[in-house]
Amino acid sequence: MTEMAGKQKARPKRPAVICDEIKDWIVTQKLKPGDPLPQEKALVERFRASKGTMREALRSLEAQGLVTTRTGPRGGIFVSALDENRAMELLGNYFFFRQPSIADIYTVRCQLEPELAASLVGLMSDEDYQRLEETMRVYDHPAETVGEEYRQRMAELDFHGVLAELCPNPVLGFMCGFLQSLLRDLTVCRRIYDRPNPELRETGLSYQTRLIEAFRAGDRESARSIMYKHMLSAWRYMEACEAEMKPEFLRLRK
Amino acid sequence: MTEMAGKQKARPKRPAVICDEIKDWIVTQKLKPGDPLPQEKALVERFRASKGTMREALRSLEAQGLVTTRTGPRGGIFVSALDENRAMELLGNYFFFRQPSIADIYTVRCQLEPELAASLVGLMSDEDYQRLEETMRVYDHPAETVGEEYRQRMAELDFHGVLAELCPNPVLGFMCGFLQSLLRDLTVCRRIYDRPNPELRETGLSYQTRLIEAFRAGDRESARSIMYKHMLSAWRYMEACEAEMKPEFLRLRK
DNA sequence: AGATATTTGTTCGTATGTATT
DNA sequence: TAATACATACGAACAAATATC
Repeated sequence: MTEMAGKQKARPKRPAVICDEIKDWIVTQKLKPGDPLPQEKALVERFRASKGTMREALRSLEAQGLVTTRTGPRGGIFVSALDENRAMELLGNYFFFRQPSIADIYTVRCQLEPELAASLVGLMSDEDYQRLEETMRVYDHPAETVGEEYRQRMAELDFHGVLAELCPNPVLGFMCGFLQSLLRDLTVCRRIYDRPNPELRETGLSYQTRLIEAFRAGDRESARSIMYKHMLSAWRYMEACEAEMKPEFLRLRK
Repeated sequence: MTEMAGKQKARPKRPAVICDEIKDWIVTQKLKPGDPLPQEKALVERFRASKGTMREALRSLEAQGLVTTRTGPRGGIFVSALDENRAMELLGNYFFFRQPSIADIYTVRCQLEPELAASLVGLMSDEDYQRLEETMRVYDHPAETVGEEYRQRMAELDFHGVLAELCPNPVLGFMCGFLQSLLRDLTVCRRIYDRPNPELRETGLSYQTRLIEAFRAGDRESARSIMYKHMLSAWRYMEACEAEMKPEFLRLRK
């Protein structure tokens, strides 16, 4: 922006500039999560800014998940690794005003979830299987109330969430996890998830059972193909629900 | 956290709380990008916070790309849509301490780029073709200097960047664009991109030429398959370079 | 072009909250 | 419990930017 090195006037530094300088400092000093930054007072001196300006800069960094602060003795400002949930929240803001369609999301899921399944073959521990089976127990029976219906849908997503968490590829794992968070948040989906979806539940359960068998058998190509069909089937079902609901929705508004 | 509804003391509100309340405000009022928020002074009154605290909250929102501010008459605070570059920067922070490998990135690219190519068939205008061809001119000849070498690699990524930008699926487009930004930033890749890569350039160019032909022919399956092979080939080449460089790197350190 | 009004941006002194010892 | 060390919050004064007349 307005860089112009070699100023005499020492124009007040803006928080955004300080923010970038601290980022650079973290990079060049190779600081790692948990490492302390100089204290607020010291930073104020180092960057020749006032306390208020410095605090605004630190808040920016905090919002981005790059630092955390603690009060009290041995407190201060610490480098921090942006955690997965926060990263998904931040990225979620990008799609807030760009509401993707069910097709947009499932197009990508159809590509990524099969690869996710394949990446897990041979890596699953007994404990991992237990987690999956526990999640599946939430929806191994028809729901009796609307609330349970919704909780079942969330648990179905959790199943994929567990897989994403176990994925050895951080990029793939993050993206799969993020697609789930998109599905959770989309209002279209929320409306769909609130209604009885007996077919979705039964077919989903069957795919997931077969997927676990493929994992246990160490059959990578099966795992991939089962997951692909699972995604295709869920996609079709979600779009059918959406089409069914649209007229209802229009009726309400007329 | 420390929620405890129904306080008497009116404990000073923390910026994070104010930040969330403003977010809720934007959602419930259905504000859209460009819509004004109350002015700083009004917000200070509404939230019973001091100016400094309010500014910290606003900085947080600004860092997340949710608001922008302008000084002067008719200035103020405005709702804003998180733009794509900023979203990639924010997400990039997540991978800063989790450096994915070339394999991690290309595993995902192999799934998404072919789908990206397929999604564009039938949607490309003459102007779009021109943009692609212009980009390709940067590397349609051997590089003569190290700097040109690097610029060629960047232009090759730009080619995919143009495709991502044109993608009608915002999720797919964003993810493909982000994978490129990861490749640009990874230090491993930077080292690879700095050296002469005659083979990468020639085969890449040939794939991209054929891809454009497939676009022009409206042949979706060809486009998908060419892109897949393009990705596989680039992946193999990048990993070969990495393997070649590692010993060098080790030599330097001994 | 210049003056002015409006709005955000920056500073500093002081007081408070909080966690460690 | 008290002392200490750190971040957090407040408010008033001042500076900079910019739209409008």
